[in-house]
Amino acid sequence: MTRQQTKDRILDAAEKLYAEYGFAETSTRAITHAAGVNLAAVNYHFGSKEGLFRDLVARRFDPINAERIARLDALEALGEPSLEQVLEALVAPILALRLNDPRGAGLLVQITGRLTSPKQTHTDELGEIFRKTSERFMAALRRCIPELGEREQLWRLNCTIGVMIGTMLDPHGFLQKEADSDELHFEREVLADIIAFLAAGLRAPSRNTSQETRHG
Amino acid sequence: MTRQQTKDRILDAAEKLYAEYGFAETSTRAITHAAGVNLAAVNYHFGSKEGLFRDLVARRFDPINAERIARLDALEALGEPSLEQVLEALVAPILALRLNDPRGAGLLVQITGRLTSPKQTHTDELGEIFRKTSERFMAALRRCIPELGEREQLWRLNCTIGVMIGTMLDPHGFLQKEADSDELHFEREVLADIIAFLAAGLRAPSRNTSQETRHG
DNA sequence: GTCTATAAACGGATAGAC
DNA sequence: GTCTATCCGTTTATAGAC
Repeated sequence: MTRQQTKDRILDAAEKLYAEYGFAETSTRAITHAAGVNLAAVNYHFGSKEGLFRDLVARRFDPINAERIARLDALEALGEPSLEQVLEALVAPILALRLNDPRGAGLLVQITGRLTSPKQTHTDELGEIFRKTSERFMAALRRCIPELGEREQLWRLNCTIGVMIGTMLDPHGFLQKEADSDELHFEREVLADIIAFLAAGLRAPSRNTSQETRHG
Repeated sequence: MTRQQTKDRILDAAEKLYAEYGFAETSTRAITHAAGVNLAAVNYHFGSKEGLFRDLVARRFDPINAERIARLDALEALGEPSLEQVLEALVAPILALRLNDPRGAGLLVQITGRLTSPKQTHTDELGEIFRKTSERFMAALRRCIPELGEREQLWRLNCTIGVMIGTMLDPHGFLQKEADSDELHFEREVLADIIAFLAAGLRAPSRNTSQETRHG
């Protein structure tokens, strides 16, 4: 077995186990057993359990974030993109991964939904992986809702992140494809749903102009 | 020290540690040390580490869910409530807890945002605590958007849950109160923001009527 | 009820043979 | 590069004294 094959088998096994049981609840022993490799291989190839996690997340999210930024670059080269266009650049790449490989890569996407707490163990590694993408899209989205104050803009972006986390976690299994469904059509429908929901929420009138109209 | 005092000190200490470090990363030793009680007290009073967690969640969420249902009962007794009214009954109780006791109870609210995965360890316990409330509000919200198909209704409720998780987690610390802010005013503003965002998203036109209009 | 002491198992990591 | 064997700290849980 080559070096890369061993690494890939470990990464694949760890991805499934982390998604199913969580990071702390998954032992190195369980990973190497599931991968069919020796216990010492994790430390040999990744240095530590933490190193394995870092490589695991980077393997999946570096390509996604690169595609997101490339899409945003292409949009901004043509002028000021619409809110829907920015949202599509943000959501489409990760939704495609989530839908098209639910047993492998898609599981990893689920994991990250649980790793957003301020003092969580892996915040530093994750922060570095997402920092550049996060800054670019925060700025682009804020330019799409200039009529709101900064506080309201940021709060609504927080809600947007929540929707994305909810999509990734998919606690009710809505994203399970039916056997006979047209995959590409299904993906487009879900994408359109998410964008419609987020665009409407982000464009909702400011509380400064409609605060007292929300009852009945 | 009385029986109840010991239990409360353990619950308070566990709540803070779970919120900060997560469940698996927090040892019984750390909890009993922080609580100033003996190591054996956790197993004596709660049976196991799992039993402690169950009691911990129930202590905070049973009152919240009771208030949510009481609010919904009161609304439905008067007729068919508006979407905004149902959302307020759902969000206001938990937001109040999240804001008014950020160091104690509010932290527990953060924890649950990480415990929504299908096969997560505590899904059964959490599911039982939230099941009744979830069913009531799912039905009430769906009656507010009858023009959508069932699939779209459920998907948008999934997005709604995502926003609530994002609010509870508050990864950017937006909910940290400034020292000089008017607490009640701040809470009303945040509540109005969340409701406005969710109501707009839930009411967004169906993809059946506007699917191809989303590009700039 | 509370405590000390300890059981029994599991964790990540590594040394050294091959 | 891969493997076996092992180190050593930590974990939950419990038995039994007080």
